[in-house]
Amino acid sequence: MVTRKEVARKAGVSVSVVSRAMNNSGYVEAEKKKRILEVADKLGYYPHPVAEALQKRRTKQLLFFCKDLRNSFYIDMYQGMVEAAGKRDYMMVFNGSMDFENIRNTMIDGIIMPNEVITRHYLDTVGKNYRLPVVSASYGSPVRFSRSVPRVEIDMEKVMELAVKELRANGHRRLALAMPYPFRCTDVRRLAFCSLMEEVYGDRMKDYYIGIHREDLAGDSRILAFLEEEERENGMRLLEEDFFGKGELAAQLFVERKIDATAVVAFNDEFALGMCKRFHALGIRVPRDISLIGIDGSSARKYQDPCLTSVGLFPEKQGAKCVNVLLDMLEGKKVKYISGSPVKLVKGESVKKLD
Amino acid sequence: MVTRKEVARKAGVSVSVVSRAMNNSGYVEAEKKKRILEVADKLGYYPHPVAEALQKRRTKQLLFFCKDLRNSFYIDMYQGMVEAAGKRDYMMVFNGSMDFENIRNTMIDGIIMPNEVITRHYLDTVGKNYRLPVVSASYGSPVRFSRSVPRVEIDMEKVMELAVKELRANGHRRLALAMPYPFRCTDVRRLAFCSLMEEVYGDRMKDYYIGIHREDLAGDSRILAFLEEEERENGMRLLEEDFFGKGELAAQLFVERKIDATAVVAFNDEFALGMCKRFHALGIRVPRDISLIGIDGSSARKYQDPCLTSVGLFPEKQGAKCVNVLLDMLEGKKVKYISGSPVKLVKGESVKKLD
DNA sequence: TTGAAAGCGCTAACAT
DNA sequence: ATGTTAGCGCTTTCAA
Repeated sequence: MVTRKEVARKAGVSVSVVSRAMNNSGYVEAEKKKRILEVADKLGYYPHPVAEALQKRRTKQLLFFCKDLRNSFYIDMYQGMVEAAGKRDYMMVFNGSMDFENIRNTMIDGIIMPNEVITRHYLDTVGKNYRLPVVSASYGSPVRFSRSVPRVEIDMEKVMELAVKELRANGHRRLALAMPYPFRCTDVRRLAFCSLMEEVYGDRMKDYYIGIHREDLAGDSRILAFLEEEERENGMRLLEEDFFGKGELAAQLFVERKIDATAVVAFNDEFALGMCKRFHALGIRVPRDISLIGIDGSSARKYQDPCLTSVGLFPEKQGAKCVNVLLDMLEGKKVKYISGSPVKLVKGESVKKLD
Repeated sequence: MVTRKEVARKAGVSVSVVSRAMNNSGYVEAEKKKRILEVADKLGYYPHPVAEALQKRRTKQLLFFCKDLRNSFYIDMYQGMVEAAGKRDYMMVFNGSMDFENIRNTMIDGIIMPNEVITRHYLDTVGKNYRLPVVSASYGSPVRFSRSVPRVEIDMEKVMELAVKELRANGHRRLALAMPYPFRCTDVRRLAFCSLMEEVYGDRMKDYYIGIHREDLAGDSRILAFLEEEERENGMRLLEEDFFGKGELAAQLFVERKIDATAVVAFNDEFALGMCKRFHALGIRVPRDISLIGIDGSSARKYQDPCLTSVGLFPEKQGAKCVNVLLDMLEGKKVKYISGSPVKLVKGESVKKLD
């Protein structure tokens, strides 16, 4: 392996001059610098990233702590991170294992957490005595952190507002919400929906809520396998979920319960796609018989025929912002405790205009 | 930051004893070892991964050099890698930039290339004077490497055989092949299909081949944008392709050319899904009016209604094998120059039984 | 069984 | 402007 020492010897200078020449830092005679660079090039010299990292105490790597890269939402987020990191000469690494302990023997300068729940869990365990900078992707959950961690937040209330507004603009009055969780969950979407629809439904709210309970899953072994894993994690929903499968189930429940809504807001696009498929299997066509709106604006929307209308969350932007906030922290800049990430209605053809 | 030095001081021993205690290597008095471990624990000591990497010349990181993590095939491959690597105490990192030069300042012990073309390109440029171990995912392309690099190969001829066999078993005789490339391409699928269908079609082969040419794309700005990027890469197809969009176009061409095939083998699942969507838009239903078989066995199959029949390529297995071969190399074990990765028909409902 | 010391490849303070 | 030197945190001879 070619080192600076060798370049220095061949160029007839000391290693520190080589260092300076390479990094354009400090003084070095123009003529000499040119020669050094030439020698380095001829020798095929490249700086050793590990040695540099040890010395500078900077690995130039950031961790995205996410278990479920199969979820297209997280993939998009990751993609955004990769791009933002690349622009600032950083690299994203990804840890497929849920093992917090593992973080400590990973060569990273900072961590991006995929949501508030995982962030809290981390801060309460390993993060307690490992003070690497952390940024959390965030969705308006009222989770408190044991130490100050910047959040890059998607305003889920606004998201729900956009969805409901779009449906109302198309003449829909009786809207249902379909979620992978029971009614008692405190998911921001659920809360926002309830507050938006309260004046319409009053105490009949639950009639227009489709939630997946453990019991509902009894017949579906594919989903059960996932749930069992969830259980192991003492109730926390950290693991990958089969949203598509749960969506199928939700459509089934919608029909069985003979809900008289003309439109459904679905938890996310995967969930909506699952609902679509089951609806069609039951002879109900979207949007002819029922309108459907998803949340995410994911690229999977296109698989739907006709294309799914959705509220776009632009996870790439959120991911990119997470990276930029984290790198700002590393550079010692002041960062905002909460920064927002944009959302926007993404039109498809799954909402019918009622007259 | 707590270092070994500090642990040593508090435990009243030297750093080398601490080192030995931590690594269970060399001699250290049982009593002392226990005390050292206790002290380390109390101090919240964790080994510094970068220092360890510098000393051991092992970063415990592997690079998957893949530009397009949005392609579900590569995601699945990556997932398989992450799992296999985790089991052997390694971490996968992923580089979203196509810049080979970048590889040299990344802290890795080895590289996995996503296909033969990129591997060759790498070996002919940066890889020439950077002799990090490389493993290539491979698909039976007759590409020669300038140095010996193990391949983990999916047998595309067999894949095509399985697809054709399935269609024939269901009574189909006139099969079409739909690809994102012109007929003159040397893609293994195309070659395999031709040799399988030669005795049926003779010189009418081209009548049953749907290929996407540059001209065909003229009307579709979404696809054009991708193509332009491809051009920049001097003709090599290294960048992400909009297979779905090209599939839609292929369905269009199929109809316009009034091809009288009863079944189509599609380049991959994304492509097949695109075809499905356009077919439906044109009033042609799968499998009622036309049968369709994909290649990949990807999870995106489920979005199709009815579910797409496909030849499963199990990219997670291929990815996992790539990792294991690479780590075997690093451990100095002998590895096979070519190892296979399994394929299997994955039944859906997109193939109709003809009588 | 232990500890001193050299060194992995690099940077940076300091003296020249 | 240049070179010497002392580390970064760890492993691993080697002498005691």
